[in-house]
Amino acid sequence: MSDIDKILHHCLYFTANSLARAISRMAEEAFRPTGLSPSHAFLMMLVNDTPGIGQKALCDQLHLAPSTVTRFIDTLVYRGYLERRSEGKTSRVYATTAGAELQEPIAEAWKGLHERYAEILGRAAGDDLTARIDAASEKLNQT
Amino acid sequence: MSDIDKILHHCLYFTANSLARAISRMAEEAFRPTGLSPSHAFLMMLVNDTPGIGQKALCDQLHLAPSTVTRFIDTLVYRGYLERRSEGKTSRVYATTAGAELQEPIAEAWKGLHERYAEILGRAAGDDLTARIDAASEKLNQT
DNA sequence: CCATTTTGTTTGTACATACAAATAAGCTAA
DNA sequence: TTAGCTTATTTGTATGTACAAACAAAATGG
Repeated sequence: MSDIDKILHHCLYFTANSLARAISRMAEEAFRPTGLSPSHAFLMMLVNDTPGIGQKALCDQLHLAPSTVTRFIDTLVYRGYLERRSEGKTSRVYATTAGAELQEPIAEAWKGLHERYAEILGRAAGDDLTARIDAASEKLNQT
Repeated sequence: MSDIDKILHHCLYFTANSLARAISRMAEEAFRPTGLSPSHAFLMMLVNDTPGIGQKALCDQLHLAPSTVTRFIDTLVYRGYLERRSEGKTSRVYATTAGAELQEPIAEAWKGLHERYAEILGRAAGDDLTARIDAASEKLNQT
């Protein structure tokens, strides 16, 4: 490894993005049977868990920008999985019947993804890494 | 934290992407003075380090898809920082004078970024996390 | 009760990145 | 040597995500 390689592999920006791309590839595959992208699937999980959840809450939980959440919901409404009910300036989100039916396949896919990377990284190591990444991400997000 | 939160924060896909977005925000800020996005800056570093490097090698080192590297180079050529010389089916990349002059500001920005997140995560903890992420990313990329 | 500020959402636009298909060059083996 | 395989690059197109500006509703303070 040359000097420059060392810089890259010692840079959190570089390694974090590299990991994100790798795990995203895996996640897209795992969630393919649901017909949703992983992010859309997580949004569906949240709505199925808390019917009537507001968009702001979705942003906070998913750590996504409001505009991003608007478009995700647009897409999922268009595809018949969600319903948006405006209440004044806020709007609440509910799953349709079709959306509720996704709950099982999504849970399966999520489990499959977890197992898949646990196989490669080791279950304990993978979970530990996830916890550390989560902690770091929370710290950085506060700034 | 509800059950669903636990799922999110225990999911490597979710946490890794969340971290990547957070550190990317920071990196974009750190590299702003160079006029380049962080990824473009890393590509410039590689070319400045190894003049005449091939695109394939750039892909491998940056863990980026060939099409992505093509477009990055297109942009950097257009902006007058790189020169592409085709040799048969491969093509080699060289920095122009303007490109070589970016080396200093890029190195500064990189150092600034490192210091910035070291402040938040702790230097040792940040470097350790980076190393773990790097190892995980390599493992997942092999699959 | 109005004027101002704050909060939540949407729209326009842009960037990073990827995949699949197309193209082009080189390599191999009959 | 040529027919097909492999490798490198490019092009077309799509997705995820963001920022900034616009818009809309609510809250607050005079």
